[in-house]
Amino acid sequence: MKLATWNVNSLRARLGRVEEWLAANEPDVLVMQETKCDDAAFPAGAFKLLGYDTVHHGNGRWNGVAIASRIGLEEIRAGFSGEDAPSIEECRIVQARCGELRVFSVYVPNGRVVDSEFYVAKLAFLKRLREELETTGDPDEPIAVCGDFNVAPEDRDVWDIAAFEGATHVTEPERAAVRALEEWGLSDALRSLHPDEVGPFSWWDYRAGNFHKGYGMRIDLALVSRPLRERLVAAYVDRDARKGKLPSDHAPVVVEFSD
DNA sequence: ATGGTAGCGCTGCTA
Repeated sequence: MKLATWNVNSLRARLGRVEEWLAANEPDVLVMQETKCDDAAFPAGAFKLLGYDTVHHGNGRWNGVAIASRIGLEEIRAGFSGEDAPSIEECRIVQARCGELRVFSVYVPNGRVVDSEFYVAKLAFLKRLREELETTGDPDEPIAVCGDFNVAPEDRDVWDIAAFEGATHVTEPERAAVRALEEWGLSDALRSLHPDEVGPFSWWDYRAGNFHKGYGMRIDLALVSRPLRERLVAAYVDRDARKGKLPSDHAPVVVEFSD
């Protein structure tokens, strides 16, 4: 089984590349972030032609998350459970059962500036995600929480930690919030299989030729529960998807499990 | 070279 997560940075702008990538890579499930469209504009038909059922949760210009699955799509939930959901989630989370898997697509707020209201909201979102797992999940079930976390878990997950002095994505509270998800019962799939590597990065700023200089970050994560961790056979970034004409600024992170 | 790009949508915000 193959599962991928990709911040596509506008599905309207990227649909051709996403279709191409799906046809070439044939993941069983692809979760997407930053679709930047509303539900009515989501191109469900294009995915259906490739064999994927989809759920989309978006409301226009910003954010927007989706799941495409060719192994079933049930028990769909857009947003967090409960009444407080709309105020905090901003079309940044959707989940569904895909065959035996419970899959989340999450787009954690950027945070912008440390200690800003946006940074506070980022930490609150991550805390709420942990609560969602606690109240609705079981770490002994096969669960994959995937997406753009906007957090680099360790110093080696950025090209130069010195360049991040005072910046978001690398602060201890952000990292602790991601660790809290792991402590609930999830493993960072890519880091589990590549414990001694730098990165590999999954995002590079469009500006200043950063991709070509290798100035990236590993902020797109696939966090998987123990039953999946035990079946994990591959985890990698498809860096080629960041190349060529009009790429997303993120590359897909792919994880593979034995059947 | 001391800024750089990209998307959305029409002005400046977001990343």
